[in-house]
Amino acid sequence: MAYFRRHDTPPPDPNLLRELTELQNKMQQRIIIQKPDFDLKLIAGCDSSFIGKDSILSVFVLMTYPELEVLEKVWHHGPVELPYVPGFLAFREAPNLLEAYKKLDQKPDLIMVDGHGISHPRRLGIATHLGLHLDKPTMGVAKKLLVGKYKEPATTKGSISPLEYKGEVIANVLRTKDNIKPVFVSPGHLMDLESATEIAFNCAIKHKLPEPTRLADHYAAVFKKEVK
DNA sequence: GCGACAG
DNA sequence: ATCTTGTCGC
Repeated sequence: MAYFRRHDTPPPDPNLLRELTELQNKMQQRIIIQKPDFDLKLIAGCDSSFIGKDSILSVFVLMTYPELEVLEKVWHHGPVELPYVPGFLAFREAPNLLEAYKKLDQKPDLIMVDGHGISHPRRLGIATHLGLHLDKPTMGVAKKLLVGKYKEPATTKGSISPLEYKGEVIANVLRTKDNIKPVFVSPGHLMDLESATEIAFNCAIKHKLPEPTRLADHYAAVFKKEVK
């Protein structure tokens, strides 16, 4: 039977969503958007992929900056509790990502997450959730729009266009490659938009996605085969 | 009331 | 995210 929902997943429990919305509204007060005070030497990229319906594989890739040489790659495979619901992605994926993070020998100065940061209805995209939980600078690089409006940036690499939501600029739509769909860059926590945009651009060597998230995505596919 | 909707 | 073939372009 069809649920008349885009992903054909069971309708989320209304009470749970109300509860999680409350939680995000409270977490919102703790978000700090500021110019990071670190000397960026180590950057990490993370991403998750699914194995079946209720199992998730998360990956963290640690690399040097600005050289972008890989130092470590770790992963964790675990169960997923909740279905995917736009705006609540972190509750579904963050737990497993945090487990993978624990396996890193060295910790990064900044984490680049595959998804949005504050460019979210309540400023709580997955990058922001991770930043708050780890008390660490984070930024998000998403491939698709979640909320807000923007004008298409020029088709040349390096072009940027602000993403606005409720009168605020919450992300930059950045063209990382000529004539290729742009990415949405936003600060997560302990980070600001300008720095995040600059770092995302510096990490976008020859692909649409910046190296940290691109490699995390790549290794997620590799490790997935080992698990199966 | 009608769409829009990260991974 | 995931299910999937061939195909266009650097």
